[in-house]
Amino acid sequence: MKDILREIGMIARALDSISNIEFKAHDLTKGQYLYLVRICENPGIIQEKLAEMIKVDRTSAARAVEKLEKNNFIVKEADPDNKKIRRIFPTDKGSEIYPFIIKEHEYSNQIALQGLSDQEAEILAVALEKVRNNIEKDWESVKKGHKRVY
Amino acid sequence: MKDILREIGMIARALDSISNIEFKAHDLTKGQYLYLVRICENPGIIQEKLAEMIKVDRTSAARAVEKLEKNNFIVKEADPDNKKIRRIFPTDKGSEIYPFIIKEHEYSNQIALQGLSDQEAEILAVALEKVRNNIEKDWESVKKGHKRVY
DNA sequence: CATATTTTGTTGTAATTGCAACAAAAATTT
DNA sequence: AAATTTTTGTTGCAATTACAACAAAATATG
Repeated sequence: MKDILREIGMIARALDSISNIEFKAHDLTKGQYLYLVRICENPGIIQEKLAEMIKVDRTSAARAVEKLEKNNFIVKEADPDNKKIRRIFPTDKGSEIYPFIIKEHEYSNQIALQGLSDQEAEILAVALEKVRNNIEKDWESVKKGHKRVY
Repeated sequence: MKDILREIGMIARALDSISNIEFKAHDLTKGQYLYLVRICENPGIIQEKLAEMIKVDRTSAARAVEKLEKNNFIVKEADPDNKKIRRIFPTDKGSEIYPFIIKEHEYSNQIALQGLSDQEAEILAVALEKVRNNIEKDWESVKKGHKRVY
């Protein structure tokens, strides 16, 4: 069976590295763009869900959000019906950066798909979604302490 | 155009997280498996090439290799013809772990590809290699300080 | 409805990561 | 052959990352 894991790892690290370098111009430090886009697209989201979405540890998400708040990109608001959770919203400053993040993503996406036919790109996108669904199940399970046997 | 970047990022982080948790049983700390597999498969490789292959910063690779050496998974040897480089080789201890890394990778790969037809998986693998080639060019260029315009 | 479990959040600690700045050897250019 | 540039390596920082361990609120179970 062809190995797709390493390719995915290499692509992801390269893309992340590029984004981190490019978003420094907008005063975002390493990794913050990951959180900020998702908060802009899902205003009112809570930390826990953010971590699940991005696939990072809960405590990493907590600290990333903390820093975004300290730098006024987002605010955390108490929920009227639930004392435990704190809903996260972009500030104006945060919202202003959103289009730049999307532009960057679109550009990288376009570069990534160079030389692929429309059909190949379509199959790729559909396949990746399936792969993500498959892997996220194992991730959640392993994160909770379950041991995989192989 | 369909966005494939986020899916790739999510998959990569989830896979990396799983691997890091699972390889702790073999005394490898975070990220070390990335280097060790490649050293086993390319004995005599130098740090610089490792970093390029894995797509991490040169200094990160340097420190990961340093730690692998300290823990006797690899050794660095002077090159007879070139005083600058130090060739990296797995020790017996390092080589012994290699099959476990491969087993884990194969298992994750198989999970990842569940529900994809052979044809879809084949197209996916080919497409990812193309994407990686596309992205690594930008990565190398951005890393060297070049600004992308978009 | 009381108890147990899950969800959501935090803080302490140890580690990896990457940028900047430096050095020396090698390769290239003039 | 000398001077310049590129390659390869290192060390000092400052930051992100995640595991562990804890707490409190919410939900589920008996």
